[in-house]
Amino acid sequence: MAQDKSLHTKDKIFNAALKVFSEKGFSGATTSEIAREAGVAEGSIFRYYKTKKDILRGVMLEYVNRVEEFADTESMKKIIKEHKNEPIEKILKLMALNRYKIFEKYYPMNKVIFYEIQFHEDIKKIYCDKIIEKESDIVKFLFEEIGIDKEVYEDTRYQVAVRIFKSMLTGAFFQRKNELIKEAYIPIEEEIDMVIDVFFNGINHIWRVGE
Amino acid sequence: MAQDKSLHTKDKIFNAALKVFSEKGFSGATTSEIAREAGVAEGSIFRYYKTKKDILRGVMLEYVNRVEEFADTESMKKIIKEHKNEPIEKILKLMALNRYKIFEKYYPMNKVIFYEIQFHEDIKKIYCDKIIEKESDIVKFLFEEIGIDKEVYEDTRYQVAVRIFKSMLTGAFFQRKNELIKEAYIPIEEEIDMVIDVFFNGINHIWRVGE
Amino acid sequence: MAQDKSLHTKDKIFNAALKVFSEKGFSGATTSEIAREAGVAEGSIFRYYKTKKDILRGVMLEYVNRVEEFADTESMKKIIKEHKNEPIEKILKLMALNRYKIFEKYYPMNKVIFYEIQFHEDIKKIYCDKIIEKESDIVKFLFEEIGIDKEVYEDTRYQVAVRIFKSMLTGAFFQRKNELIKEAYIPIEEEIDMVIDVFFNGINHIWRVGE
Amino acid sequence: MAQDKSLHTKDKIFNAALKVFSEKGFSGATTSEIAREAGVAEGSIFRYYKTKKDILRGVMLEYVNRVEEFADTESMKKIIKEHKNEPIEKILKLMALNRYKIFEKYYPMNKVIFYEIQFHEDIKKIYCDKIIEKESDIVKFLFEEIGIDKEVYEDTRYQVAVRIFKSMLTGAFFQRKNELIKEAYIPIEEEIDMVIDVFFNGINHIWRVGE
DNA sequence: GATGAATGAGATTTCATTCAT
DNA sequence: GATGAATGAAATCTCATTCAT
Repeated sequence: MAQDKSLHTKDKIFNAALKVFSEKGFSGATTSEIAREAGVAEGSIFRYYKTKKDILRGVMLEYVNRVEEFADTESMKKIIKEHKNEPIEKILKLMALNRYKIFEKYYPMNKVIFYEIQFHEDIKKIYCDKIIEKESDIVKFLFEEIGIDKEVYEDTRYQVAVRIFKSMLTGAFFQRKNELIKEAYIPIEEEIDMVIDVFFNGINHIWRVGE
Repeated sequence: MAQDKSLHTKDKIFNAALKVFSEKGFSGATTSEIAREAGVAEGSIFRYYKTKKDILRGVMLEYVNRVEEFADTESMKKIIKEHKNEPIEKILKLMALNRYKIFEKYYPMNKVIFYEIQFHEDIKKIYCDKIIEKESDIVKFLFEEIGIDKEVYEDTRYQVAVRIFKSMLTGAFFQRKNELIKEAYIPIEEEIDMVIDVFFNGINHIWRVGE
Repeated sequence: MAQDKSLHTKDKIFNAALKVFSEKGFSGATTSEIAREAGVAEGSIFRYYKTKKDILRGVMLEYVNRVEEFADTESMKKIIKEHKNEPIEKILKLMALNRYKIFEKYYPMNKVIFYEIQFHEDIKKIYCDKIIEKESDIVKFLFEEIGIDKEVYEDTRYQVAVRIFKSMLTGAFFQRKNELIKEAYIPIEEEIDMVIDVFFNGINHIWRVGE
Repeated sequence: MAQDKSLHTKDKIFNAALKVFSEKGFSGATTSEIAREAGVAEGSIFRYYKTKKDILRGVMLEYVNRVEEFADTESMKKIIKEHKNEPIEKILKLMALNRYKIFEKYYPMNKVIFYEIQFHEDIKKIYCDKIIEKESDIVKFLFEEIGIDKEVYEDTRYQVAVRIFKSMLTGAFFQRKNELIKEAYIPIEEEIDMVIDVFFNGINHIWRVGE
């Protein structure tokens, strides 16, 4: 029982489930452990969620809501406006750092979604429909803002670039939180600096090649 | 029952477990499904593996063996020697393609390990002890072969570069096999080309900066 | 299902387990039979006892409690006080009869403990630590009360005498309940009379020898 | 595998089963452990014994044979003849010691029979039919030889005396082998001396009373 | 709303027995 | 005769879900 007394029962259950799911995986989690963690009776879970699977769906829906809330372009636009005279790399780095903070804040949720998508078609569908598209939008917006001209590259290569960019950040973020990095630990700001430098210069180089 | 009659029972169980683990996750898999998939009696599983968890350990050990077999520097050296007069990017691409083929061949195993290390400390320990070190060695060897001078960069940045490189490839490989890429599908050779171009030029650029 | 509806589930399981253990032995008993006998679902057993072996430990603990409750010297002292002017044999017989009644009342428990200490080191340890000492105390108290002078005999012979006394009663009690006595059946009171006569006169005789 | 290579397979199995039964009880023993202990394949057990239960029956039958072989009156008569001029107690003690040696030699068998009689009606029947009667005969013979006059006592009391005598020795023997005696350990000869003294003098006293 | 005891279906595991070699 | 892999029925145990209080 590690829950704030003032929270509503459903929230206590949700938070506890998120914690247990992220530590044990969905199938490895038990409703009894979730109840214990939430500090509520096991039976109470089923007042708010029809089944255990339903809690996972709840997590997914919450994730979608959170993404809608925090992944919109507002904070990005703000960053861009505040730094419009600085180099593009600088802006990219600030944005990546912002993403990392959000990633970290919602890490258990990110981890659960990331893992369970593999095994639940319905969850995967929601993810693909709602999240991937949204993520694409934001990166697209980002690229546009920093002035990468659409005519310079064909659509496919652009999307591949987006994938590469996402891989690099996702990889850096997960490795850090996974405790898989045992050596060469550097502050996240420095790692982001380096990732963006590699990506930005690499991308710039290959796109300039065709000039 | 989807198993070759000529296989030994333990192999049938291993293959079936791998398939089911990769489709359902370790906790989501049942020994009864594994047995059905293997075409053996459920009891037979426990002749070869003391517990269900033991099968997972078996997968990990097999992975370690496979990595020792395929991840050694021989095939890499061969590639390098056969292409020594070609540009470095070309060599990197050939090697990455080779890695992808191996990744694809052992995809279920890769997937199972990749996900389950999150939840099993003992599995994670083996992974860290045996695999990460080995992977580091090979990438290190690779970097040395292509003549990146050790004095140019500090050790930490080098290791971060390795992490970036791994993230890029791992990300590209998993996204492809995960069926998360719905659009902008391009042949793996092209994707690798692009990833390596970005990485190689990006890295080259930032390391030349200090010159 | 042979259980009183008003009993708490744990007691129903305990009683049923005791019955089945005493009829089949611990290893020969199945949790499904215990559940059937208790009139509860098999799963309910594991709410109250982590494992089947735990039920046996529960029986042992209950035995220890019961012994603490009934094997104290109070009832013995009461018997002695109420009959202080009667011959010692008379007192011994009354006490032995009292022991038999308790033995009979808790026969299944006695039987289970008696047999299972052979096979379970942990159970045996509890038995040795808690019961044997207590039994020694009570017999010692008894001997002292009836005025057997400590100086007359050495400590070792005294303890052997205690063992002999216990063997005689235990043997008589178990043979009776085991249905191994097919002939020469006599009421327990008469058998106790004879056992005590043999023991008392025999002991008296050998201890007088040294006078 | 603790078996003499020269033994026939059936004997190896028998000996191993005896050992495992006596350590774990019949139900707690597994055929796989018996096979391992015997140094034979598990399947071989079922060439010689139709079922696991059949091994237990084999143990019982062997016990019966052994008792017929060793519990006959010949060795007793020999003892009596060789010591006919010594006191009766002396003869009784020699005989009890002889019984103890045999008890000890066949301890595992004794233990198995003693325990399993409780749980197997068929085994119990054989025991009652073959062993108890035989034991009665031998004690009867013994009593007659030492000149206890049949007319002195009624038949029932005589049989009860036999039961008492058996209890005393069985109790002493089992306590010793069970490792339940932690203190007041004395050599078996001394314990037998004391047991016989108590019994003999006790019995003598109560039977002389009626004179 | 909240509880937690009870359930029972199903998961893991054991093991006596069979049988092809 | 001997082997030991394979079996499958049954044992132990787990856990999501229900329901009376």
